[in-house]
Amino acid sequence: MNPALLLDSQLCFALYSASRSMTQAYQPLLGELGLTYPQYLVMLVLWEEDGATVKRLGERLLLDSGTLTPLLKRLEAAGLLVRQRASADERRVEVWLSAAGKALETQAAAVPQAMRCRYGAEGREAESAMLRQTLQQLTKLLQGKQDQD
Amino acid sequence: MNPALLLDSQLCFALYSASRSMTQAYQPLLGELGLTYPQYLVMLVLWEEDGATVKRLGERLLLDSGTLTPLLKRLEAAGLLVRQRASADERRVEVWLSAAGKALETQAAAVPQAMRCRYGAEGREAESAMLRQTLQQLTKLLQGKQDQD
DNA sequence: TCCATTTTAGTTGTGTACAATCAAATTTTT
DNA sequence: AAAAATTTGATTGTACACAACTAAAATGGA
Repeated sequence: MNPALLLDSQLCFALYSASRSMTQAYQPLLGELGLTYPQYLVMLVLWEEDGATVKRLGERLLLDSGTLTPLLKRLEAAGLLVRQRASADERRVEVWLSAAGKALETQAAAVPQAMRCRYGAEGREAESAMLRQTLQQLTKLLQGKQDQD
Repeated sequence: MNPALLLDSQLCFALYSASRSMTQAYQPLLGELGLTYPQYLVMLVLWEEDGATVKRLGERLLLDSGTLTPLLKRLEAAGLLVRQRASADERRVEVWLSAAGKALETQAAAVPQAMRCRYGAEGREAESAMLRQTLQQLTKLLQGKQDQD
């Protein structure tokens, strides 16, 4: 057995399983808001920049239109937002929050708080911020290499 | 705008985007072996413990049978393994590598090496191992809370 | 101006993820 | 041993991800 291929020595698997575990941990909280985890991420962007285009959402979330289009249609069907072609450039689709979509932000504010409380991250803000920065740098490194070779 | 809801301040999103970026980075290398990233993970377990049951694979990978069953069927169709009911306990399904599945390990050995080379992790084994351990602890924390409340 | 190129979303098809449910086999209780 | 509970995979349905392709709209020269 090649030691370089041991599952538990792989950074990639540690990342993969931590990410899925995190999504699972969010699920019960988001379920109360009627959101899946990727839908929650889209809402986070819209609460920051209402009216963002599909392209802009893709840039923020690193997701393509094949993922976003059906996801946005589901959020639209749920009455949280409206998709609308931009008049200036008919190729663009702007995504605008509905009143319900805006109102949901207040409830959503309890989510990060509940996670910190549930998983005891209160005294570990610095640790958590450090890990986040490390992961952001890793993402940048991995993304930057995509269009080379 | 609630500062606790800023996308780029979320550890969960840093984890989510890093994980997807990692999978994307592996993809061209695994494509040469005819594997997807989750299929590669299954093969890593089987190279460690050939004949593992579906349950055992699920324990190692934190995946349930709804994910594993179709994935294993695809690997079986590709000729890399065989699924076989255990005679001792007919509920169990053992997964055995074929000759081709065993032979693939040699080629797969080049994958972690190519990743290190491509993303310049040669001098950073300690850094990488530290991050991996942090993520493994985080997974444990997040998983441990699943069956509480 | 006209045409090639680029930009932007959408569509289609494949492959995960995972909840919920089912069915069969085994184990435990009585 | 018979009934109840548990274990183990498979199935079904919903929701991502993402590659490959299409089509419409805008842009940038020649």
